[in-house]
Amino acid sequence: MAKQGYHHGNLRQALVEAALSLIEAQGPQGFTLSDAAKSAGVTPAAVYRHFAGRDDLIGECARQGFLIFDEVMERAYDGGRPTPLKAFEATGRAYLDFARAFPGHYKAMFESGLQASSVPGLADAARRSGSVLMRAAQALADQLPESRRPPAAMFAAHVQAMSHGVVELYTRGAPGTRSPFPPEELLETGIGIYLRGLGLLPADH
Amino acid sequence: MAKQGYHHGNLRQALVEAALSLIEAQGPQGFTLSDAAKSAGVTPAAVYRHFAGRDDLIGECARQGFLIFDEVMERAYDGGRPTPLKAFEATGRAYLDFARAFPGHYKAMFESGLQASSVPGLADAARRSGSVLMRAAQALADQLPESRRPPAAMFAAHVQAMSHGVVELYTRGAPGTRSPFPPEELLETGIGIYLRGLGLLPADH
DNA sequence: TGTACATCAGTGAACGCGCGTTCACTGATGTAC
DNA sequence: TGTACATCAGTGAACGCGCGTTCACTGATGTAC
Repeated sequence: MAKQGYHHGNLRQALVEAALSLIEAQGPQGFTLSDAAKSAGVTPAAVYRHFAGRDDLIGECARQGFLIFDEVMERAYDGGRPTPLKAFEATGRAYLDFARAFPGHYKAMFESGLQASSVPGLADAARRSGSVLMRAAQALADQLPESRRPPAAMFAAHVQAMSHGVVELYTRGAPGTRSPFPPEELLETGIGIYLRGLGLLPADH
Repeated sequence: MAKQGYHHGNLRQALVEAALSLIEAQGPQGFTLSDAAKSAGVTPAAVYRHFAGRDDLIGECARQGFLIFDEVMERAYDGGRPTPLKAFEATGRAYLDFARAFPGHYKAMFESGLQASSVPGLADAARRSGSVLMRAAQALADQLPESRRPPAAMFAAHVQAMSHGVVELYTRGAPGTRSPFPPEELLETGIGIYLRGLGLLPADH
């Protein structure tokens, strides 16, 4: 680690990480500013040196989440290599990987119900992270004859919806949503069938 | 209305409806037992004549939601008429309709994070409501040659995931999830492409 | 190198609030005779 | 029909709690000379 800060040594980031752990365990609504402070070894009042309040702290968690998400998706897409199709499928897998690897971030991003405008930089980060999937979808759409080429934005929205649905329904314990298939397999097959429907995969195999 | 109860006249159901309004407006976590009581014109303590506590009240909202959901889906499926395919598509539309028409129920069911075991009858109602989509998927799968027939449960899970994803991402105001397409259109086209991928719709049209 | 001072991250006590829940009660409704 | 009684839905006051937030402070760190 580089230089420590004044007293605590980067309390701001320590609070973000404490909040993420709590959000992961109890959801964004169960998250408590006081608990985050305690778990960072600090008085609740100290939080106000670094954040405007509770929502600001959650917002920062979400913002950092979108940055990581962007990075993960970008790396998975890899500029469309080796092929637009393979790269696209990789981004689908990356979505689920991200939700698994960064559950606290994921919940702060998509389950906290906070408004994008509430934290500076949040809307930007969210928009940027969405652009990877858009580019991936566009590159694939370009391979289709114009007559049956869906708008890339729609295409991207379909995939994101299915990915998000798989995460929410089948990686949590909600009532009536037990599935006999692991989420990874569900998403992989789902996207596969979808791509076949677009004519991007052979109809039979 | 039929006969009024003793003092209030069916306070139990009045509380459920008050809770649903609050959940619709503020989410299951923002929902407050005291507010529900007040909005039903009653003291918080009165709630305990009818429910074990806060979670029990939310659970009852979810349970009733699954009952309505089942009914809505069943009516849309209509025993597979006029064709299994058309009936299947109707259930997809019904999913979104339900989320729109009963947002309080929907949130209690899928966004409250409560365990199915916490309320008697909840798990049952949830399971039953899921069976419609399963039957619809099974009837469609039966039309496919065995070699490329996916398990109906997987099929149903794909559709439910996409439906749920569309609801959560594109009918709410979460950051970074603005879509230029109305949710209904997104879901309709998404399921259409998916069904084409299964070979249940003509490859071109 | 040493001293005086400025800065400001974190403290500790306190606040007002609204929550979920409890408890002894009261008074309207239903029932037995 | 009238009276005495039982039931039990809803009351009202109170509780303990933990929350988010505030404020004057303190004391370690950094800086000027």
